[in-house]
Parts: sequence; C-alpha cells; structure tokens
Amino acid sequence: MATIKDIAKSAGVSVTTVSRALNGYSDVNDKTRKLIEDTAKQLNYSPNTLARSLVMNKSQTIGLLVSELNRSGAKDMFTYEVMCGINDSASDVGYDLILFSTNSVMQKQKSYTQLCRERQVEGVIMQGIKMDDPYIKEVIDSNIPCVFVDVEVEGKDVGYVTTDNVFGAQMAVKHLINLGHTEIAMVNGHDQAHVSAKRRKGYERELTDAGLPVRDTYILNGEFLEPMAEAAAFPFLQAHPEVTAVFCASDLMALGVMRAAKRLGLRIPEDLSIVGFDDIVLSEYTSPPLTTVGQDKYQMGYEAAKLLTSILKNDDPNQKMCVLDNRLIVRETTAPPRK
Amino acid sequence: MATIKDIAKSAGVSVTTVSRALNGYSDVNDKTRKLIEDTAKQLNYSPNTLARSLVMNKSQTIGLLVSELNRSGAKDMFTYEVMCGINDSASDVGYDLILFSTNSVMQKQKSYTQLCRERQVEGVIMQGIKMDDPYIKEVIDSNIPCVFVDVEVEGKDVGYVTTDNVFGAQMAVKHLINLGHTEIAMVNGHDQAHVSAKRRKGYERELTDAGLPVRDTYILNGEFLEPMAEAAAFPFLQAHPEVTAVFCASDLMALGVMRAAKRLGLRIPEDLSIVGFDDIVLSEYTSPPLTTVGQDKYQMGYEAAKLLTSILKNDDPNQKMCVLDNRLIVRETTAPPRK
DNA sequence: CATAAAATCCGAAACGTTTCGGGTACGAGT
DNA sequence: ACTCGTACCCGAAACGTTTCGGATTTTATG
Repeated sequence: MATIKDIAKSAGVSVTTVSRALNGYSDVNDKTRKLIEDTAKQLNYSPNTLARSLVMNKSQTIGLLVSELNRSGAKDMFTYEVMCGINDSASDVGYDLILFSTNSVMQKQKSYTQLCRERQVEGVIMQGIKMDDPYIKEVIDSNIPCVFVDVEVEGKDVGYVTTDNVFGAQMAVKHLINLGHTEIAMVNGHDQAHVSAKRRKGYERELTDAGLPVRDTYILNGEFLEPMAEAAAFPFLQAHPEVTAVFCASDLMALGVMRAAKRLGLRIPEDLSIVGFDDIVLSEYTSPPLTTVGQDKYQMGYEAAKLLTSILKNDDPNQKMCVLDNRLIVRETTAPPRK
Repeated sequence: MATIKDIAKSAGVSVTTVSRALNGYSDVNDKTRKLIEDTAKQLNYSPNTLARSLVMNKSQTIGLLVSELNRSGAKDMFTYEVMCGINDSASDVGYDLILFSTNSVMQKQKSYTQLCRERQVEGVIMQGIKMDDPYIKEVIDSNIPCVFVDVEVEGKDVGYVTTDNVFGAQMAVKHLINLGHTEIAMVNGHDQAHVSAKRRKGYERELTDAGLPVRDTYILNGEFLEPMAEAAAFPFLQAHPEVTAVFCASDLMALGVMRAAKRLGLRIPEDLSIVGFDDIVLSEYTSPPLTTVGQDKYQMGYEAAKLLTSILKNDDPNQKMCVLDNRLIVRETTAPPRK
C-alpha cells in the first residue's frame, strides 16, 4: 500500500505538500499539484482513513444500532427499508455506516456506548429499540449524538424521527366509522413500544370524537406478533360477535386476526373489516389485500440520517425531531358492516 | 475521552505497562494490573480502535457490498436475511461490519476496491452483484480477501457461497413431472445472474432425464422482476394453452405469472401449476400459497462471513467455497394437470 | 532598487495505540 | 561474593495522516 510518504519521496516534495495538494488546499502550485496527483495515481494510492480519522478526531462513520437484527420474518422489511434510507442519506454526505449487532451475548460484555466509543463513530442511529431498554438512558447520557427512530426522546444532541401515529390511527378508525362501523376493536402492540401508546390514543380519540364509547375490553394485546394477535383475537371475536371491525397497530398483527377470522368462518370484509398499520410489503399480497395506514419507512431512515448529520455539523438544528405524515391505503379488507 | 496515557499518569506507570496490562500479557504484576484496571474503569476508558488498527494494521472490520441497497420491494428480504446471517457470524468472531453503499453516483467516483482500501477493511462480502459487473474483476485482482454470494468465482483469497441451484431446479421440475405434467415452461431471470444458468440447467436436465423434450420457446425471460415476468407470461400462456405448469427462477417472478394467469382466467393450481425459487416471505402469503424451492438465506450469509473470516485467519481453508442444500417446499400452487 | 506582499513549500508535532529491545531488582545457586 | 534467571517494568519508535508555524522564493508596489 502506497502511503503519502511514498508519494512525497517519489515526487520529491514533502509530505505536507502532498497532503495539502491532495486535499485541495490553495497554497500549492498547479504544476506540483499535477505532479503529485499523477504520482499518486501511478502508485495506486488510496488514503488511509484510519490515520486520517485518528488525527482529525472525526471518523466519518455513523453507527447503526438495530435492537435485534434477526430473521424473525416480522418487522424485517421495516428494518430493511429504514436502513436503505439511512444508507442513502448517509452516503450523500460522505458518511459510512457501521453496523452494530447487539447479539445477546455481546450485549452483556459491552454496552452500546462502549461499542460506539471504541469504533469512534460520530453519531448513532437507534432503531427497533424498546422503550424500557436500559441502554437508551445510557446512550443519552453519554454525549454521543444520537437519533432514535420511533422513540420520542430528546436531549442534548439527541433527536428522533417518527410518524404521526395518533393521526394515523385516527385516519384508520375514521375510515371504519365512515363505513358505518360502531363496534370497533383494537389489537395493540406491547407497551414497550412508543408507537403503541400513540396509536391507542388515536384510536380512542377518534372514537370519542365520533361520540362512540371506548371500551377497555375492546383493546387486545398482540405483542406486535402475528401468532399472538391471532391467539388474542380468536376468543375475542368468538365472544364478541357484535364487533364488525378491528384496527390493528401493525400489519403483522392484522395478518394474525385475519387468520383468526378465517378460523371462525368470518368473511373479510363482509363480516369483519380489518385495517392494519405500517404497509409492509406483505399487506399488498394477502387475500384480500390489507387496508392499512402506510408509513414511508425509507423516508424515516433518510430523515433519521439527515437529522443526525445535521446535528453532527452542529448547525444548530432547531428541529431535533422529525415527524412524518402517513396515509391511509384503502385496499380490500374494509367494507360497510352487514346489517 | 480518557486515553491510555491518562491511565498511565493516574496510575503512575508507563503506557507500555498499561497496554500490556489491559491486553492480558503475563509480564505485569497482579497488583499493578488490578490498579490499572481499576483506574481504567474509573476514568471510563475505552480503547481507540482506530489507533489500534492503525498500528496493528488490522481493522477487525469486514466490508459489506450490496449491489444496490434499495427499496425495490423485490429481493430485499433476500438481501436482508443474508445480511442477518453475515452479521451474526461476523460478530461471533469479533468483526464489525461496514456497509458500503454503491450509490450510483458514488460508484463513478470511487471503485469498490478504493472504498475497501480506504476504510482498511480486511475483507469484503459481495452480494447481489451481477456477473458482468466490471468491478468483480477489480476486486479479485486487488488482493483483498473476498467472498461472493451467488457468484461462482475463485482465486487467491476469494471464495463464494451459493446453493445447489441446479439440483434445486431439478427438484422443482421433478415435482411437476411426478404430478403428471409434461408441458412445463420456465421463466428465467436475466443472464447476468449466475443462478440463472444453473437453474436453467437443472430444468433442462430434469426434463431430458424424464424423456421430455426441452423447447427453447418454453423458456421466457422475466429479468427477475415481477412485472417483467407477468408481461412475458401473459402472451405466452395465451398462445400455449397446452402448458400446464411453469417453473420460475424466483418467487417474485412466480408472483408475476400468477398475476398473468389470473388475468387469463386460469385457476391455480387446477389449470396451471406454478413453482418458484427462493422461498421469500411473501410466498407463504400469496393465494394460493406458493410452492417453491427454499434457500436458507440466513445460512448463506452466515457461511459467507464464516468463510471470509477463515480466509482472513489464513488457516488455509481447503474449501474456498460453500454450496448449501435447498429444499422443495410444497404449498398450494401445484397439482396434477387437468385431463 | 528596496521592500512589502503574495505564493509556495517544508519540519515537526500530534492523534492513541502496540511492540521491540532493553533495564532494574531480587532471590537462588554455587 | 558472583552470576544467573525470573519477574516486572519502561523508553522510544512506529502506524499514516493533518496542521501549525515558519521559511524561502517570486512578484508587485513604491
């Protein structure tokens, strides 16, 4: 590997000049710059980012911390799409991404912050992390710039991006109400997700706005998992033939209740309307295709990285958060209730 | 950030001793080691990997090069699952992953190898790259250790992992033949994918093994894309009512021909049997659920990283390749042909 | 022609580690 | 008392950059 020294020697100049030439400083003659560039090319030189980072104290990398980068078919596509956005945005501004796996074993040995500091990442994006994760506090307390996706925390050099979950939920429920439903249940995710509270809030708000009662018994817990949702929905739907619609806090759980409905012989949407949340790829392919409220996951990732890099540039981001709109996507799991 | 020097000063020893103490060398007294460890903890020290990498000339990172890390719903889950495997395997041996986006713009400016060398990655895994990509050669020629997924290249310090694509295809076609089909078409992917050739080979071999003719006109090109497959299949199925089954080189394309079949009023599987390849998450949810040959994508990633790290350790990996088995997953898109 | 100002270059220190080649002290063996 | 071995420790160089402060040369200005 050719170094800057080799170039200097070969071109008969000092390393200082090579460095300054290659980095576009103005105090180097065009001729020598040309010469240096040529010998650099000829020696097949590429700069050593490690050395540069070390001296400049800037690594030009941002860490990506995914709670559990695993294959659980579930939210995967969510994670993936967010990652794509992050990646694109980061590469726009010349940052590279380093992936921290939080393998359960490793997590015991090294804390998040430790990982970040060792690798000298300038900032970190945290995704898919639960609200009760002790490391959230740790990361915030460390002064590593950080942006969360879907966890609303704020602080010095920390921000978040999310979507307007309560309004999203309201749209979903309103759609159901407009169709004529009055007995609308909800399958929510677990309490450790920030979005759960929001979506529930939207559900309740829209119900009361429409003058409908909100019943605690109508709110089930599906843990954000398909089988859990199915398990919760099955006895519920059996016991409550009066409910004609259910709003699910995630598409995956919607799949679960669809399955439960089928087992009960309920036709969708004639007997039961269902609307999900997320607009995962799958939802387009179920039969019938799922009505849902769609989040632009790519955009979330893109904005997350953008927010982080703006924090890093320290151009005083007056906005340390970013909440994106989402939209109702009406497909075929919703219809007026049968009278 | 506390450095090793700070510890040295605070503990009243030399940096050498601190380094050796922290790295578990034997020539340091238990007492001093304890002292050093304590002050390290107290100063909240974490080592600077950059500096270490620089001097040791080992970055403990492997690069991950994904052809186009984009949201095209397509193979995404494929990429993602492979990534999970890579991640787990890499973290098992203490390697971190750095993600190289090959944003089209950037690709012009910096070659793959350049990226790798700048970031001082020790090796790289390439995924989703086309056979005609000029950079394949570049990477091989550079002496950066490298393993490809689904591209069969070999060389010094380069290996690959893939699945037994021809046998997979054979299983698929045999299944069709066993059901009684004789007029079996194939929708293949583009020529730039290594797997295309393999799967076609399997298709043809199984056909001839069964004494059936292989007709070039029965082989369509779907470019690995759903709409393309649909576009190709529609007129073909219209013109060839005699074909009762089609084998697709990817699940995504299978979705396309399902769509085409539906438009033509063909029932699946009564009028047309379809089998795909990959076992993407979606295939379980289509209606009817897709029969396919499943690849363990996670495992592919896992083995890829394992292979790479073994190359890096230089324990003379007698096997510079890894081909995984795959299995036929019979779901509901295949049935005997109607007589 | 003298001098100021610009243009161009360079030496050396610094970033945080690891490691090589010693050095000192102390007890044991003769 | 001398040497030797062992246990423990340290100074300094090295990794490949950037950058501060200054040095030298050239050009412009009076």
